[in-house]
Amino acid sequence: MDYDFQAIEKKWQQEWNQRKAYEVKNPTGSDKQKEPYYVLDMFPYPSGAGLHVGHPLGYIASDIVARYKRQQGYNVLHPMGFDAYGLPAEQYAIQTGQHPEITTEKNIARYVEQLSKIGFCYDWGRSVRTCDPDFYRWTQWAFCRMFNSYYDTDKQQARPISELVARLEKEDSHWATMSERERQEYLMQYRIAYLADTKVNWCPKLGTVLANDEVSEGLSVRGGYPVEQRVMRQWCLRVSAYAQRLLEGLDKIDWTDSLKDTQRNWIGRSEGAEMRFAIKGQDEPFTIFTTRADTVYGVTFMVLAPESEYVQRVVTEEKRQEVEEYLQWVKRRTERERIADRHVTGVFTGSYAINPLTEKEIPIYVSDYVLAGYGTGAIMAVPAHDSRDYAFACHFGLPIIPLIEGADVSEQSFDAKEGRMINSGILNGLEVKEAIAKMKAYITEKGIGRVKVNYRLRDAIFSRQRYWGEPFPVYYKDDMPYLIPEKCLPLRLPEVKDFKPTEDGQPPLGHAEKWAWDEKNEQVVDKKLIDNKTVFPLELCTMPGFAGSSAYYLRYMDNKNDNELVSREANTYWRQVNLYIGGTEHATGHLIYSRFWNKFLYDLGVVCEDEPFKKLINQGMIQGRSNFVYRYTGEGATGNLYVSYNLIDTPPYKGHVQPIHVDVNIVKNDILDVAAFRQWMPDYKDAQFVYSDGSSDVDNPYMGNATDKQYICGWAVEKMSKSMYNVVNPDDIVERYGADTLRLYEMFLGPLEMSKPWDTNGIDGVHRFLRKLWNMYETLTNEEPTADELRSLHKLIKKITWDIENYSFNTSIPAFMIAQSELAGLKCTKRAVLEQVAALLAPYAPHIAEEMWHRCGHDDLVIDAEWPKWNEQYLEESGVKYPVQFNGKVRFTIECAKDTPKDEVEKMVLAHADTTKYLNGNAPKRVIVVPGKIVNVVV
RNA sequence: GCGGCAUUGGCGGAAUUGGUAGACGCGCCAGACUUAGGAUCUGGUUCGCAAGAGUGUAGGUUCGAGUCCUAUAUGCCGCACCA
Repeated sequence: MDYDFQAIEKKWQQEWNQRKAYEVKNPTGSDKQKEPYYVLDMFPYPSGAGLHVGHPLGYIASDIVARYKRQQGYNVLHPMGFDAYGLPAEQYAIQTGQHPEITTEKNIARYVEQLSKIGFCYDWGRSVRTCDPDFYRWTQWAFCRMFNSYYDTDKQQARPISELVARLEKEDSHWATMSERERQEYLMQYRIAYLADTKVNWCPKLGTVLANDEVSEGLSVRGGYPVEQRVMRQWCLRVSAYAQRLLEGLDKIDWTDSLKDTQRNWIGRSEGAEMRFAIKGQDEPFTIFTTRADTVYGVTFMVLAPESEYVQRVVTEEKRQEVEEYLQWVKRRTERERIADRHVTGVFTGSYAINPLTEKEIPIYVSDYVLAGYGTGAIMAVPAHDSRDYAFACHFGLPIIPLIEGADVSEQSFDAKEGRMINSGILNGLEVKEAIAKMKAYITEKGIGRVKVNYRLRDAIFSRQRYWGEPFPVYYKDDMPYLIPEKCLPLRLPEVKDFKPTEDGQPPLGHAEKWAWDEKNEQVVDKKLIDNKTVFPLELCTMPGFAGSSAYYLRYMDNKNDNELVSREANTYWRQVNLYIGGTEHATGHLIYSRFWNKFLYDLGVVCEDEPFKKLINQGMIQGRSNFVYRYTGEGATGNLYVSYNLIDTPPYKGHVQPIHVDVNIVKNDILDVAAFRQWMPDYKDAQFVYSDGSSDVDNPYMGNATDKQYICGWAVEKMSKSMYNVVNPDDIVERYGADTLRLYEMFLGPLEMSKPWDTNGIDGVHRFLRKLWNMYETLTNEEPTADELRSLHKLIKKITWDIENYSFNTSIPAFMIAQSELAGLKCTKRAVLEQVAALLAPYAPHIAEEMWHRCGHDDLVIDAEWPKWNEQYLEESGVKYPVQFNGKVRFTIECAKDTPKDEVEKMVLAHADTTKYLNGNAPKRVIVVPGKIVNVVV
């Protein structure tokens, strides 16, 4: 019987559904507890374009692990959900008036359908979507808790704000005299979710602010629109309070070094010192941050960030206008201009600071190369040893004093962090490292400054001026925010008549009619009733995309719980995600925010693990592999003659062809389907070709119908996108080859973590393997397997087990192929062998494995089959000594004395019982003797 | 500029603790069966006529290096005026 993959896959998908094969239960009280294992994919944003062939890569890998762990007897949680709030649905809504909810619903349905076809073992009953009120209720809840918490720097954890209030009442005499509003303002400086005027990335085109990780090179990551800096009153999360813990937590988790480095880089811890510099003629000094305390003697000027509060304090009357003009100019510049044009700019403020060590007067400048958001927004400039300061000093003709022996600063600065100090008073003769330490001690002792650690990590801006997101459970009384009570959650997203911002520039929620809070009756009421006595306006912003994705993995543990985000019981059972698979693009966004969020919940005692994701794998991106046809543009060109790729560099075509993208779906193994091309677009209806052998339709109009003529396409690796006609839809592959072939082939493409182009060349080979394997299950016998058969089988078991344990899925497919060909060569029809092969194949190709498993006479499902165990004895009995190497290499190790001569060793090898058995009395091919160590024998 | 990753046949890639480099697949070549085949099966396929050479390049460690070390080139990714 032929391998009818369509029938098999349909049959088993239905069967799995009916038997509720993938339903996962939390153990209750008296249950015998199976060991839990939690495998998670980063949930997708359901875009209108549907899944392409790159999406399932990680999902297949996690599915393999999930199925494998299940066969090993674990209780496996392997859920899937949707990150359903987001910009594209909202922009689509603005353009078409279609409610984002409808678009999202439609897209999710499409995703579910596509995913189902691939045969993932998700428990859809545990699915979540971030736009579901039952879900975002817990996002709002967490926000409320953050609002009601502050970060206790002594205890290094979040504590209820009520503790801070209690302390203030007891210890701070000022507190009692404060008005309610003053108190709220004061507390706002401590809350973990707080409202503040901050400089934000404002994207006028999107009409919203963006977080730092949503901006790249001055453009929005989504859409690529210009972003400018603006000061706005925004909700923020005090992520920076967790900087040190986020950094330390990395040591406890099993992520790749490159990802950890990216996060370390993003957190950007730097140890340095804060120093106070007196201002000439003023009492109050100002503070700077430096990592190079050793270079104080070389400070020849100071620089303030344009946004720094110090600027107004130090600017002199004569210079005021010039400075103001500069500040205005800086403000007008977009982030993009600032990045593109890095010429030195700045102005002198007219004031002088006093170097605390040399007592010299040094001028204070304002320049936009100093950032307001880092350190204190002010620096001491050491032109000799900092390239930025050097450029500035050269531009303004300021003195440059070298501080390290042998440094030549006539052409450029000497940025190295080693050498012996000169021109540096008390530091002279010391190495840089010693000098830094000594200076830190000195300034601490003299009260000039203190040791200080700074982080690059900023607080996350949490407001978005958008419609399609979680509403804040916040209303405003006397212009101060108050939370609606937790028991009233979820605060549902209201209907609006327009998804654009209002005419007076309010966020889209400004259009909502019923969007006010009745404090007394604790309910949402019509906006018209606002009297600011009992009915108050609600917050108009919504939360950003990362809000809903920051704790979703917890909700899967207990997604039907109406009382809590996750019950204590469920959380202490599942604990944390054992294996998390997703793209590297979330390294500084989602993966920082959810670690922060999780740590906050940990402080609250809601979760029992302070890191959410134990092991993380970044699957590589699947790029597109575009195909090209080459239009002839040379002499006598008609515009519809296309030259085969192998001829484009030969006369008369050389230099006269224009590559044109062609739909990869009408190209197979780089050979164009000529008929399909002519039908593809009206323009190509009359296309003529020059084929690979040089023959042409022009000479013979019927040539194109001949079957031995081939038109070869060129190719290139590009981003998978519609405009390049290189998007491959998994549905098409499933239709043509089946889900099992798709699954195997995606794994076969290469290592999971590496980026690679999607290349359909070669998928036939994998499909052929499945067909060949399938044919072996035609008739089965109950005979005892032979030694050779067992050897093949046990080699396979060992290999596949090793592969999955080490996430090396790509090398499993060749192992299956080899086993198949070995067993076929032995004409193996033994049930005892083939049922084990089916069980091994089940994680990779579940449908065919299921069918094979049943042909072997089983009624249960293959996913519940026990994972086969290999037996060294079988491998030994068949004449192979452990360890067995994959390529048929065999190595022995025999201990021998240091100075044993080579031929002696050879004799010893031959005398060795196991060796003799394997060698059949022949001499080994190679004997390698390492004196005093081991002997390796290659046979 | 800083940090990370990669580089192996015509192509994707194997080589798990340093031990016969090129597994497996694609493509290609030859053969078989066919009226035919973009079907199936069998065999071959790193380069070189050969001796030999060979894992980006140049060194080093080692009995032995694709694998470890140093330098260097190229490509990809992340961060970037972070003091």
